[in-house]
Amino acid sequence: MESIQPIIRQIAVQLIKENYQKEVAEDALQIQQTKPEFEGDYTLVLFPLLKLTGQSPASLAATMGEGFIEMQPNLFSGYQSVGGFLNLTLSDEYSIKFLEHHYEDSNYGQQAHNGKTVLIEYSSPNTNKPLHLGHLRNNFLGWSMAAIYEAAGYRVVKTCIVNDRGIHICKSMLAWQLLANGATPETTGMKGDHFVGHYYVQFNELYKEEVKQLIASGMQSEVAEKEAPVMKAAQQLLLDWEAGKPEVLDLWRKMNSWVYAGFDATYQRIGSRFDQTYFESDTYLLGKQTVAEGLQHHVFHQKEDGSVWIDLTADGLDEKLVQRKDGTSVYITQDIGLAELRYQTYATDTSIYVIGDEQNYHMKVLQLICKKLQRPYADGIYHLSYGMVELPTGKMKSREGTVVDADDLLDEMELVAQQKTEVLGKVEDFIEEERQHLYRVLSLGALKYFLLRVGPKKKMIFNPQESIDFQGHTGPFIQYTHARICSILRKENIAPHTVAGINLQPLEKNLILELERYPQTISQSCAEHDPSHLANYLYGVAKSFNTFYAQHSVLHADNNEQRQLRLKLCALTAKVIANGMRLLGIEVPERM
RNA sequence: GGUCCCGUAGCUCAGUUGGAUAGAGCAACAGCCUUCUAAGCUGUGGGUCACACGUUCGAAUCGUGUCGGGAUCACCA
Repeated sequence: MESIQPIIRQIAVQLIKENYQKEVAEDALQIQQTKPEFEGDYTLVLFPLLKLTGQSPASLAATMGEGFIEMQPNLFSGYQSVGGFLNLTLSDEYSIKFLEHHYEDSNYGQQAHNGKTVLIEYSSPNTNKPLHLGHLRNNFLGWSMAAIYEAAGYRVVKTCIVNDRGIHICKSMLAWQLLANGATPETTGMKGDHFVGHYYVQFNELYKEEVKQLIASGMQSEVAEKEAPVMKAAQQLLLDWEAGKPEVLDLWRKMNSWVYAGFDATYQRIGSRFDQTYFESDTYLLGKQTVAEGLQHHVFHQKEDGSVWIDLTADGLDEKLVQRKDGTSVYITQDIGLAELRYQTYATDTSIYVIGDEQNYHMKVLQLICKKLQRPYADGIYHLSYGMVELPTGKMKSREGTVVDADDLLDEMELVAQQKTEVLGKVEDFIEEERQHLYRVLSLGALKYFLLRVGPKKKMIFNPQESIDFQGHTGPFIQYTHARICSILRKENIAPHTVAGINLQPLEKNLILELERYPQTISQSCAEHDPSHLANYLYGVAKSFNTFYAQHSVLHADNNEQRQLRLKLCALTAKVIANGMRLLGIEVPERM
């Protein structure tokens, strides 16, 4: 079935053409949901059409209102004109037909394949420390956008670039060499990523201490920061790594393998995976080829010292280094190479980078460079920029150990889920395995929804003192609504016959029309790269259902037809909730 | 200093691309379980949409300026 709002647009355009011989563009029309204090379901705003048609609001409303009913008598049952607003009432017949058409459709909301490929890069961790809350926001955003794009009809490739080389890893390596006495995750019983992260923190403590002593001995602080022995040693490790020194590479591989084992465990736990993982150590050389090519085509220029630059001042940006004077690549060089590689592999139409807003400038430069290199994928680059997750005390800093660790947070959330569930005592007949699964589903639901319901661009403040809510505008509220519906549907089966001869209650009709907006909500979240629209929509659906539920009984409806209608309404609501939550990466339980 | 982002109830956030009396949740208060799951429902209180000017039938939304907060401008990643 075609959705309502486009139909209203089409008819309005047609009516204006027939009655006033004027052309108006469909998207120039303003259609909105009628405010609850007025009668009607959808409102056409007439103000913009008054000048065009030369009509008064009242006469335009009358002509248009009559026209709507005349053209689609099955769809529209009435209209009202209030000021410059034409309020259209949809017929119960239409709403019931819509419900009949979709209540069994498990793919409701899924759009047809459009033949386009979108690549989504997210997560992208450094291998010197474990994942924290900021990474979780990144992961959930990336995962959700991938699911939303699939629902919108795209082929999606989920990728991850692992920043597995560089000075930060060398710092962990050095501290391990100095302090570990050969300890490993196995001998210490630590998770691999935490183990390596521990030495990263250790390095910084050594470093701070050395700097302090050098300053005490009379050295300038800037000089001390460069001269501190551990820093010089770490830099030497990086040089040795680039030179391919076997024992350094061995240590590097060993420490990274510990980290990967740790990451895998966390990814598994939050339900994340990738179709393709790239490693910076495998791709950083590719960028240099592209730089060389760009140099030939005079996109880049070389300075006397051998360093390579691009001049972006004409575009309002600065000069940017793309290759060091010693010929080694910098951060952006790798990104240029990676973009090239991904396009060659997947022939993407769109390439989405889920990266924090601290890199807005970097991503702007990257896209501009790709454009200047006349790459076909340049225009398809989209930076899904999201705000940092901060603590009440300010930014999280892994160097200083002031981060909300992902594993710790997940543990804590599970504990809270368990406590809340036990207090309510509704699943005492669950076996242990079912309980654990429920705690996991609820805790992840709370956390993912918490991070996803806010528009990505906004920075968020997370207060560890106040645990994440399970009531109100939360994931568990929506999950609970689903469980409630399932409970009803377990008690009675839906009869196959078509319901007839009943009028809808306002709460029933509202809910049906809200469910009707599910596909367009997916489209909007997709087009705006913003899962929060979907998250907020699903809250509205759950809220509407609960209001309906409190007001009307399903199983004890007045008559059989009404009961059947309400069962179907339950079925479709549950489908939209389950499906929509899946697009947010959130599971919904049948009981809780 | 240049560029970019943000400022809506005590707190956390919506606000459908300029529309009707700006909405939710949390927190506070008052009700609702012998009827489908009370992780729920209903109600009350709470606002100079940072501020000023402008654009027009109409501005939280668009423009300019001011104030406040943040990011970034490295031969770091």
